[in-house]
Amino acid sequence: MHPHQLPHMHHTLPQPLLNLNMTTLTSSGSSVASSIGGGAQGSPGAAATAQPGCSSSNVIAAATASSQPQTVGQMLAASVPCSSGMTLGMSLNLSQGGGPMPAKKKRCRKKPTDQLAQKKPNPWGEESYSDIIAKALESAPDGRLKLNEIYQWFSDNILYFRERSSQEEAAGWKNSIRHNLSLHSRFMRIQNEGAGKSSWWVINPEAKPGRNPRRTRERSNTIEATTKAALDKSRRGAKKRIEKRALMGSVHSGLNGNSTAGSITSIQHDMYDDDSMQSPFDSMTAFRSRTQSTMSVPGNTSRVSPTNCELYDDLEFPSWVGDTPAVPNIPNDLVDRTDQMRIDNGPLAGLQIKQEPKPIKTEPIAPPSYHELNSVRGPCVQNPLLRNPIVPSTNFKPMPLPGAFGGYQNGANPWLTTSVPSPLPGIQSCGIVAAQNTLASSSALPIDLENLTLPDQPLMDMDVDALIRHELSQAGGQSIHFDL
DNA sequence: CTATGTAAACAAC
DNA sequence: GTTGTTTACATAG
Repeated sequence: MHPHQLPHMHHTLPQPLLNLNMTTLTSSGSSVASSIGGGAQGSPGAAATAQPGCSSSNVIAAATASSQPQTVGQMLAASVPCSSGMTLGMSLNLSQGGGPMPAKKKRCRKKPTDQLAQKKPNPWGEESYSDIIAKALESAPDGRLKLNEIYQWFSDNILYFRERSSQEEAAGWKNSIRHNLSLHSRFMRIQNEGAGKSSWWVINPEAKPGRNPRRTRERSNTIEATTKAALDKSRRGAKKRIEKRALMGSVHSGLNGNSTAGSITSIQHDMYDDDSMQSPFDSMTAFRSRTQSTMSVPGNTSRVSPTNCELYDDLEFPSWVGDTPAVPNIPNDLVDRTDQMRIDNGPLAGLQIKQEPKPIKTEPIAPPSYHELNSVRGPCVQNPLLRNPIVPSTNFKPMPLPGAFGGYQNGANPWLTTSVPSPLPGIQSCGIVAAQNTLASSSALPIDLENLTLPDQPLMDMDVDALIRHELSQAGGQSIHFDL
């Protein structure tokens, strides 16, 4: 159990640890701390109503609540690390009693009164993880960060996390960060080159300012007449079912589980190494591979399961996907069927595609080809941002500047101290690299793309073809013809 | 119902 | 062990 959740748990903390952060407080922090003390006294009510728990935190919360708008830094300074080592999360099981089912843990995430009182959604302030991550990325000189760099940013800029940077304590919030990165369409992962290197994370240039839907939501949205609750329900146990089926040897190419749709924002920068190439369907056999999953998600699922084949038609993809001028009007029926392509296409549209054995990319100009359809779900996608060293997408706009975000601590505003020359400067460097392997600009059809239309992968073509036809026939007996 | 936070299962590396 | 993805669940609005 990491402390991160402490504030949310029902636990009893014997003593407030008010002074705790003092040692870590920075100059501004200390001032905040002092103000906190005063605030606490000023708003006893809130503190009084605080439930047992991180009482100290409650006090602080009350204090901050009574004062003027607090900066994140102040909040951080104010946050009180509940002693770690508490054992939480044990409440569960009670309700499980007797069931044959393994005890399922239940989380108790009740927001402490203090937080309620101060209207602070989180112990560190108002920003959500995704907000903070976005800020971290925006503040990066290159506009991109690796996971561990994001972690570091959190630690460096937010006291709350800094105070919980021990391996044990950080596990929780790091998990949350990863979760948020994967979940929000707002972020995009760029496969880093080189084996064993973690990916770069960048802000999805097409992400709308402010909040962006979680991928899960996108997914659920795509499911007509399906409520999230229903969706969740239906998803429940999907994996187990899959496993079960797999064990039973009933895994047909279509299976896959996929109860999941996947992320649509990850991009493989390095495509696959020759040795890592594998049949497009390999990943569909049982479970997606980590890297492949990023690109193949929705597709896999819908492709395989006749019952789900229509579920993702309405997926919303980043505008850059479809707005690309290069993408001409496409017959509605075709569009409907190929919307999914835009998943990867978007970002990919106009991107260079590395020449690899597995050409899976999309073609920016012509309507999606049959191959492209397949590629939509393909695992390898060149980072769109890399294709063109200059401007990745039509709608790309400079990152929002610092400003709005109060300093997390020290009163220093990371954005003010960090130059943000261009949207994603870092991408440029990548672009250069990419350019070395590229011979075409967005205006020309890269060889790779041309390859796309070549039957160089009979196996895949055939499989896909059969698969799609099968799906379609299952879905409604309609047949769709794709011009190749 | 949506958004968010948190925990955790899993898989790939 | 780290990185990523996904599922599940809790809570607040």
